[in-house]
Amino acid sequence: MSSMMKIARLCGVSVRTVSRAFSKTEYIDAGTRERILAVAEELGYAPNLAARALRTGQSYTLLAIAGTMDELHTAKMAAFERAVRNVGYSMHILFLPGNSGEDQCLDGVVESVAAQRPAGVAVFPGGEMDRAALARRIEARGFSCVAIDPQGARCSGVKIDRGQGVFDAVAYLRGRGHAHMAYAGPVSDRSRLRGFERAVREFGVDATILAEESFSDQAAGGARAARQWFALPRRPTAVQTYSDEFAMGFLAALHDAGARVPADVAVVGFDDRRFAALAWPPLSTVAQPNEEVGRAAAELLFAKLSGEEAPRGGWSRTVPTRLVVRGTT
Amino acid sequence: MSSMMKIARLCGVSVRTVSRAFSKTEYIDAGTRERILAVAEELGYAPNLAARALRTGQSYTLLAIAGTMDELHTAKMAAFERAVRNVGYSMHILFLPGNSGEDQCLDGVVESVAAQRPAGVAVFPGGEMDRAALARRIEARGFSCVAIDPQGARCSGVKIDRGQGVFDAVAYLRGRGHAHMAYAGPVSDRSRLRGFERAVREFGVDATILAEESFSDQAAGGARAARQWFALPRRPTAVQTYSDEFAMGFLAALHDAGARVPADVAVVGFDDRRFAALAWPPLSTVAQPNEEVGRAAAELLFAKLSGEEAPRGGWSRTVPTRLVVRGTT
DNA sequence: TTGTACGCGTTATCAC
DNA sequence: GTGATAACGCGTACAA
Repeated sequence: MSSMMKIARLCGVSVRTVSRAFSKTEYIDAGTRERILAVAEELGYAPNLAARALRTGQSYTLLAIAGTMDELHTAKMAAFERAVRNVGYSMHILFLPGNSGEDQCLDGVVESVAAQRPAGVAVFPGGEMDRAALARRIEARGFSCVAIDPQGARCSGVKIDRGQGVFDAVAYLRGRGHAHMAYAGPVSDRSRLRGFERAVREFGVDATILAEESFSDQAAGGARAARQWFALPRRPTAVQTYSDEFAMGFLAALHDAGARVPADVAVVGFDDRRFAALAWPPLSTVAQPNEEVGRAAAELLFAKLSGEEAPRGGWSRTVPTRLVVRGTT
Repeated sequence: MSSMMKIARLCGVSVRTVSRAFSKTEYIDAGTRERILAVAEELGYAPNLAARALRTGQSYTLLAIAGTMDELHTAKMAAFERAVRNVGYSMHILFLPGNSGEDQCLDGVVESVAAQRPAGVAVFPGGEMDRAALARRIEARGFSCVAIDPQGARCSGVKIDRGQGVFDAVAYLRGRGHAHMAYAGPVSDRSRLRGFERAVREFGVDATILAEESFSDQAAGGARAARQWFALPRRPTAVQTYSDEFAMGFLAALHDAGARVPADVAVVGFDDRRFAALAWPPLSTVAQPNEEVGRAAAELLFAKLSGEEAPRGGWSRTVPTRLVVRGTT
């Protein structure tokens, strides 16, 4: 690997002059620079970022911590990366080990982060680890850190207004004439449910909750919810589901039993995964704002990096969802 | 950020001794080591990887180059990362800019790679860039590089035996009694088609090609293929499609027209995307061996890194697909 | 306009 | 067992 030293020797100048040749602001003879750049090109010279980071103390590298590489998470990460690249930073990824959420494992992650000396850190969703705790410990080590879509209500970061998303969906369905709706999904996560309850109150629609306990197999949960729906004496004409996967299970069970969608029942998913548009019928859904979340995370992180004061209410941003109307409503 | 120097001062020893304390192999007094490690722990010390890499010339970091972050690609990358982590390496990601496949852009990527001084490089699928050319230029710069699922037949890397996958699917369908089958999809990509043609020849089944030109909107292509199927005087009873997305468009069009699956026609996808199991009916498909590809890529790369000779036939590995039978067959 | 000299944090070589 | 000291490649204060 060629270094500045090598180029310097070949050009008969000092290393300092070579360094100058690559600088945009320093004074150097035009001819000398040209000669140096030519030789550098010839040698396939590229600056050693490790050496530069060591010398300047700045890596211009942000670290993305990822749990499971879900389609939704990667979309946010990709948006984050683009935003970050636009201002001259590069992004590295640290995958969380999938096996455990133990503190010992968390220690290891914090250690890896510190060893890399990133300019900042973004903790993306996915995995079993306590991401809020992780973010706190990373900040305690002196690194600026932003959490994307954090679990708890109290922890700061970029948040998605799921409640409002479901509220909007109910509002839309109400406008289409539905007067009796159901919410189907795990009830221990109240993020979406809150919006549903607020909306049914506000619009005065009859409401049924098709409650589910498990988070594990969403599609199976959807199938169970469909059986609940069939068993109802008075069936809701529209169902807001917890997720697109849940909706798929729900739809499949409906198809199997011969129910027609949306004639017998309208169905709305949540997430807008890529398959939502491919489903039959194409699934109406509340889209996660992946692009905006990624951008907002970058902005938030750069604001922290620039040493700004925390805004009133802490370092948080809430991003709205978007209703996507397709064939199931 | 605390360094070895700081710890050394606090412990009243030299930096060299601190360095020794962290080494597993060097001789050091047990008491001294304990004292040093305690202070390091106290200070939240983590070694500066940039400095270490600069000094040793080894980064123990592999670079993954990613185009589009598709579900299938990320699954391969995650498997690669796990394999790599298991032997003490870490993986960084370089996203390709989405806009152009121009040489100028390719230059930039090669430059970034060189600047990072990775121990090795893995070029993952996705994006419009000429990945074979990229891999070649990276190797020309002196970096070991492995291409995952490369386009051309001639370029080395980890390959997926798509032809055999389709062959297996046809064999399975033949066993289920189907005597007239169709292949539906873009015909300019012959990877799957070859296996289809070989199988129909071998098993003596009637064959129809529902040819498609465009790669862009797979679902729309599937819908067009379904219309072709309906228009056929003698309809094939089973259809191997180009991809799961293509199959979804195909299925949707069949549903719309009232055809029953698999009673009227059996459908097989390709890829085994997550939604395949969620589709209605659940989609039988040829699964991409993401795990195995990721692992094979790591093994191939480490073999190159260790300075082994290239095996006869070049640095390549071909990984078999797996037929997943679900509801559409 | 150019060169000298130093330091970032680590590891490796040598002498003690 | 331990401590000076050099070196990795780069950026920068300072001198020429």
